[in-house]
Amino acid sequence: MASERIRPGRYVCGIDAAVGVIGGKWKVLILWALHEYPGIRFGELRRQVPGITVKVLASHLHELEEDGIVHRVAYDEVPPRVEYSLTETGALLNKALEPLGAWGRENIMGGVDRHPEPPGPDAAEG
Amino acid sequence: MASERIRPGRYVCGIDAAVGVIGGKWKVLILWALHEYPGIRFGELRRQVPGITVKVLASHLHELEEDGIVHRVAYDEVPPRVEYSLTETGALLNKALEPLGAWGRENIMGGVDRHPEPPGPDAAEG
DNA sequence: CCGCATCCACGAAGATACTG
DNA sequence: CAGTATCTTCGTGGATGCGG
Repeated sequence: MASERIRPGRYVCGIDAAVGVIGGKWKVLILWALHEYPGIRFGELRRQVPGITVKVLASHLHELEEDGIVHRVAYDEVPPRVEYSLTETGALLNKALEPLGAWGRENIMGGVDRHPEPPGPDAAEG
Repeated sequence: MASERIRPGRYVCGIDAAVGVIGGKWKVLILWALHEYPGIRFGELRRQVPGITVKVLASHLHELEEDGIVHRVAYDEVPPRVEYSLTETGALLNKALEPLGAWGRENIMGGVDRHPEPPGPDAAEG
């Protein structure tokens, strides 16, 4: 068993399972940031998900890592450096979320989106 | 404004918006039952979503109705009869959820599913 | 039969201080 | 920089009783 969220009998269907894994207030935003900026560091990720607290970001990253969505690489340096990215499963999840995102844009947000175009990798690090 | 969940500035992207509308513990199960049994009555719907309480089912139905996902028809009879079904938007939402359901089945549930047919009968007839 | 109102329990999320 | 620990707050969901 990978985690508490992934165990037999918890879900009745795939949608239920997916929502159980990415549900909550922040996970999809983390996922999106991870997709936009592969190898993003903790502090930068925090800035990319405005409003999230350190504790919540850390715990959600742990959960996503447990669930095989997120890959974590810690470098043994001073100052410490940790990079996060999507696993293959995580990338597939993001792809599976695309139709849902399109639905949300069209039916909830009236076709508007606050981040129409990714700024590009050069905006990731300063 | 349709509801508190649908207002400008609440979401940063379509996925976020969609999860905001269908998030929580029960909404996707309600959605699925509504898809399987169009025109289902309250009591029957309650049986189709095992474990849900009356209060939660009622409030979630109201939210889904506010958000334009669910259509509610009350017949002025004794005893009272109320039927629920998906709106067109709700049906589209269910369709948009299909890839997510497939992802969940394959990556979380190990390909198993507790109910034979995923939402979307016309998905199989293409 | 349908559904709301009230009160209560629990987990998730926020703020802050602290460690390696 | 990258987190952990703790306390508090808040929202969601659960149980029960009442009204149309």
